[in-house]
Amino acid sequence: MSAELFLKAVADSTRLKILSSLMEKPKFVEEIAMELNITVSTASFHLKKLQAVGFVVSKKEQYYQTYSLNPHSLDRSLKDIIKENREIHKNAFNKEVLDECFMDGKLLALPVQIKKREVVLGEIAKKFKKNRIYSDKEVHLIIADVFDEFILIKNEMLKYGYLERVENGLRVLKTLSKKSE
Amino acid sequence: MSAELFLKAVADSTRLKILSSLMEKPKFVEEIAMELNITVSTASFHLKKLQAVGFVVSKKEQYYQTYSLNPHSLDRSLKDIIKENREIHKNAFNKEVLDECFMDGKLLALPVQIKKREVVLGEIAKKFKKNRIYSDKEVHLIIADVFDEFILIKNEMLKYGYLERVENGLRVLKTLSKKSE
DNA sequence: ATCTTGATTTTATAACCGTCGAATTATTTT
DNA sequence: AAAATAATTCGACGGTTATAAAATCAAGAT
Repeated sequence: MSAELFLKAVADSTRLKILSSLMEKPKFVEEIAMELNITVSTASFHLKKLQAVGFVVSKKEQYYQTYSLNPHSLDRSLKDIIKENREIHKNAFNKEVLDECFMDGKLLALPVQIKKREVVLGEIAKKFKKNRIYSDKEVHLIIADVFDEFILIKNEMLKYGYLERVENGLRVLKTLSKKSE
Repeated sequence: MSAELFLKAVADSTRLKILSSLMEKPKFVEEIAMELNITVSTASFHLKKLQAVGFVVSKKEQYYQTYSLNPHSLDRSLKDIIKENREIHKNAFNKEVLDECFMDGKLLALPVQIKKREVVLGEIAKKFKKNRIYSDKEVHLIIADVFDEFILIKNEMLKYGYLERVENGLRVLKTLSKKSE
């Protein structure tokens, strides 16, 4: 569920009042409309929005369509919602970049944009074992498997902290693109 | 702080991204604009909105206006925000009704609207002690102090559950207008 | 089957909001 | 003092959203 839609659904004074009202007890549409001094169609409109993101559920009871609060839907903090959203977007972005830059496991070109470049380097870094020390030749061979200009990639991996040079070769510092934290 | 404004401030994809980004570390305007691929003016616009409701704070550091996250501002759950909002609105409504219906401690007229009527009856109920049993005459005298038609008020108080008739008089069930829960 | 009543959908309108570019302000460097 | 740089504000465009009225739909009741 998109955090934006989720939050937009509550960021409206009428819908806040509706949720408030449904905290008391389940109610049917006209009941809510009367309580808030709005038309039935307006109430229905807002209830539908709240239902679309899972804040309320409805069921038909004889004559009436009763709406009730989905009790756990409002428990999360804003921080959790934002963090979750960030993960979703980060993963989506990574996938997009990888789809764009790789074809059949081969790197087509190293992107110039730093954010994209980091994703690509992180993907290549997966081919190494963390903390193991490789010779330059080993590194070249592994990279050459996905991209011809292995020197360029090796240098970028050094620059972005995936590798560090030690006296007897190159040590792998990380194997996955991780945001700071 | 109005819950609606508060939530509207986060219910936007750009502002969510900004908050996400500021979770890493404080940044200045241009830095954010570049990171999100938006104009500086747009970034400034959103940062101001976030600042207005206290999600971020800013301070000038020589050249740059750096914005940082207000760490505790995102801790509350949606439920808490809504409940708080409800209390604020309920109190505002109560005050409005009481200001409208009472003058110098005297009830001018019993409102016809049920919600308003409940507020007024709750106010009158404050003059009684909970669980004590009063004679009809005592009840009349207490009510007559604020309104002439004490029989009407007494009946309404019975109807709305403030009083109940027992063999030796009238018992006070509640003394404050409380919403269900 | 028709009527009544509650609820939804549709349609139209008005207000709001996000975005950008340009002009402006504020501050630092020269 | 002048030039440069960062940030804000302003004006305008385009898209979205809330709202109510009217039409439609659904389901009991007569």
